[in-house]
Amino acid sequence: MVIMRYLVKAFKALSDETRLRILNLLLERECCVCEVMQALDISQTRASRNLSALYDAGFLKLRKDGLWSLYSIDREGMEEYYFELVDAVRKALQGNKMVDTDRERLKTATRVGMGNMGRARR
Amino acid sequence: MVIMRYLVKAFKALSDETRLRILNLLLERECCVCEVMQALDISQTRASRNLSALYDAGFLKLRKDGLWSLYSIDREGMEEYYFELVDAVRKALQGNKMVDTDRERLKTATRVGMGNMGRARR
DNA sequence: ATAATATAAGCGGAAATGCGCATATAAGCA
DNA sequence: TGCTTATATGCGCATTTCCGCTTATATTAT
Repeated sequence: MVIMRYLVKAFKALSDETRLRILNLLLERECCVCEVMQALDISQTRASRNLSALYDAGFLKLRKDGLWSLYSIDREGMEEYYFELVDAVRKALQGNKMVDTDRERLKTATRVGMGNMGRARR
Repeated sequence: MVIMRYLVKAFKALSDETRLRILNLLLERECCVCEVMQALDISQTRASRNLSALYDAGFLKLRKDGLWSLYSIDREGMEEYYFELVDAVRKALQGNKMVDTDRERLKTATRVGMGNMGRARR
């Protein structure tokens, strides 16, 4: 049995194209924020925020490694019914053009940053 | 394979407490709008709008009978992965206090209207 | 120490959502 | 015909969501 609030939160987390694309990437493997931004070709803010949203909803786990935040699907910690949702997403999106492109770009993504955004003050 | 837009729309439809409660009712049986408003104790506008949203997203079918609009889960017409989503909702919510109450109130709901809202002009 | 880098978070604005109020529409009944 | 009832919808407003811009934080290297 699940608190209604959490169920709604889970669906809200999945009701966004960016986050579904991110979930698709993480079905492939663990990713850091900068890999996600490269693979989806989106801004750092957008990648970080949407990863956080999936994390807050309980889909992801986070592992820190030096400067990197490594996100992955929290297969152990997830509620049981989350599996079914993630699996429904996986099935629904397989063969989808956009997410295939995302996976392709993930292969060539690097862990070194993209240069000069978020530059320090002073 | 599913168009991303439709998948997002499906999740958006499920990311609302009212609509999850409605879906739970319809897992029990076909309902008209006035039964939904009685069972959930919500306004006519709210019941109608949220039923429409679930219908637009492809979860429900609609049958007209006289004055009544009878909504039910479109088990035949639904995309395959919709089943998994609906079933995940069913499993997640079983035992939930609120939706049990909704089902109880549905038993005593009547098809005659609630009186005097939506009164005609003049 | 300073500098560079990866990520997170505050702020603000544009867009989307949820819903009440009123009204429109449509079906059945007197 | 007009009246009642069940449902749908236009409008407006409050709230939420999304995201870019900027800045803060944390870690590593020099």
